[in-house]
Amino acid sequence: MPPSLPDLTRLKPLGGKRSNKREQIVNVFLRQEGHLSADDLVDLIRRDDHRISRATVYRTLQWMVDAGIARKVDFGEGRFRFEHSYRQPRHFHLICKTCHRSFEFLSSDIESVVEEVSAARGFTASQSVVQIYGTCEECRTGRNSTADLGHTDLLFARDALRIAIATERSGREFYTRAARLTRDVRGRKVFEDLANEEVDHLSKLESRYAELLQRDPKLESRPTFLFFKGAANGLFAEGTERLLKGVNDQQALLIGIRCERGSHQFFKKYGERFEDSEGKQIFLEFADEEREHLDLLVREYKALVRRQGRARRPKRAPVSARATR
Amino acid sequence: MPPSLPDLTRLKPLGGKRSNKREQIVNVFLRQEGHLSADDLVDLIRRDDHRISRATVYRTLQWMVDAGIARKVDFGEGRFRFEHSYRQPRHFHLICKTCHRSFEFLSSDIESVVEEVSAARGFTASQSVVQIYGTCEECRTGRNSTADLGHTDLLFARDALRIAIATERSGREFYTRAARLTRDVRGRKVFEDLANEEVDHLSKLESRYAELLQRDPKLESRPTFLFFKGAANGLFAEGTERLLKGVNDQQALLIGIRCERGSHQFFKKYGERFEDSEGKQIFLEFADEEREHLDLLVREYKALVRRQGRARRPKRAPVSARATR
DNA sequence: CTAGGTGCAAATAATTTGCAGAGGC
DNA sequence: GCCTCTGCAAATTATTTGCACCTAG
Repeated sequence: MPPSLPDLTRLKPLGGKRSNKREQIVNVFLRQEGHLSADDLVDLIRRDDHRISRATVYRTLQWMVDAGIARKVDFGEGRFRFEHSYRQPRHFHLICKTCHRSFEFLSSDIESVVEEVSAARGFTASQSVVQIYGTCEECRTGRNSTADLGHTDLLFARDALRIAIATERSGREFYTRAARLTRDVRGRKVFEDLANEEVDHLSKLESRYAELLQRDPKLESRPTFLFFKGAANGLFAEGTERLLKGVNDQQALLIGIRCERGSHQFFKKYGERFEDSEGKQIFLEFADEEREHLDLLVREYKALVRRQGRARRPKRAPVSARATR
Repeated sequence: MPPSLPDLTRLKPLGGKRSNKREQIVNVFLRQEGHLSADDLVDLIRRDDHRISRATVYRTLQWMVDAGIARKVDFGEGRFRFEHSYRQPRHFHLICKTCHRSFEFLSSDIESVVEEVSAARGFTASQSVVQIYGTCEECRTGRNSTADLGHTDLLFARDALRIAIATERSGREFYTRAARLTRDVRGRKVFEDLANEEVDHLSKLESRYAELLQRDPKLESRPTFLFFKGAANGLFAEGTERLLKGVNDQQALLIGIRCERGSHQFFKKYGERFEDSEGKQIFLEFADEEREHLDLLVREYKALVRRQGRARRPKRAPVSARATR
């Protein structure tokens, strides 16, 4: 399935005038998937039109890179290849040395190491290249297994949503457990309310996910695109339940505040790390929603303190119940 | 400071016969540091000897790559560069787009993502390339700050030892704390013994570290080479102390066994991940020592059970006191 | 009309290769 | 003497450029 095509008339102002040849080359390029070399593209074009020069293809490829339709990638073959970049987030590559195909993925954890290393060495990073060379499943087993990824912006959005949903679920479970454990009536009420809010929020995310699935029927079955350790662990720590027993309403709100703040910062940080794309938006919107919820809880807490006076602070442990990583 | 040079007479058997030109080229290459292009090398050689052909330099570079003295690296400049590989672990690069120098680092976390992604996509990875493009500190600030790394095998060993030491320290502290908390006399004795063993082991590691420092006086001040999140976090979880109070000797031994097993697996896994080098050896030796300690504890535990019969198992939480990641 | 697009052929740039002669064992 | 190394020049490969011509706005 060809990815959704950019409107060329919109891209035109980015440089130069309308031209048959250029349009023809761009169209052929966009219709292909995978990573084409200049030569591959020349061959493809020549099937339609015998009278196209190599130089024009090179010049058009350069134009596409400038216009943001294509990205030049170097797989160490001694020549460059070009991949779509219109609504395709920057990503990393697995490269099969046998069939020379390449497979794309994103990793928050790698981005995070890149930040860490750059900071440690006083380096200002502008772009990073990660390439894993080896043998793909198909080349190793002979079976035809590796379904193509489709449009990566959609995949990124899907994986971002999955992570947000997993986080919400883990939050809901934490609050539900907390409500069951807390002996103080008002403390329990706070946790119950928090759990209900998570349920609301969760259903919003789930309907958004369903909506996404309608845009590509095979979307759910495609392989993971965004790898994200922080999410897999779940954000709530185990083994702190017994400390929740004696929590009152003020303390429960403080716990909620810590949780929402952690979640907000977490998604904000990860969202900011990526290029402009739908997936990034999902992260940032989710971060915003957590922020709103956080602000609400803070207001509630302040009101409570105004009414009741400040109670003794909860014990140390529950405060770190949610890892902020 | 030039890295320690390989004995060329030993490398000779790897292919071909002794030759003046080749030896001359190899010597000039090994005397340089940084990443040379074929052309850089030709220029350097021509200072000594005017009558050397470009083709010979290319052929010798290829020979060096085959012999394991050099590694061909592609920084996307449209030509290859060559770096030392004799006793230099494979690593990743930060590449300054302004001064075109490059800086090396290793990251366990990236290796771990590479494994995870490859497994998820059924890919067999054989090699990976990570390049961070940007601007180095010196180019940005004008100050001359970035000390060169020196011999990376030494750095790798240094960082591996630092991690092992940090782990040992955290183990010692955990057992000391546990001994202080445990009410049962025999349980306390077990933790005290464990803490003492960690002290012994720690002093061994520290003297090895001191020995390493003697090989390069500036070693300690060089920047971090191996980035390793697993270590930074510390391997022992906080907040489980209160559960240690009621632990008896059998239970204490079981906790020790879990800890040592975690540590063993952790270092084995990370050691195996790297290329042959001194740093890798340190990881693997450390893993072995943990394994020996583990076996000892297991024997002790079995003996205890034989004498006392099986006591009730300790509560769930202490068992996961040490994260195995 | 005129700026920019296009084709062709020649130029570049890094690297490789064929071949004849030189040199180590 | 044999086998490999070496130099030189020519070949190769991917990409770029100069220049005359063409075409859309």
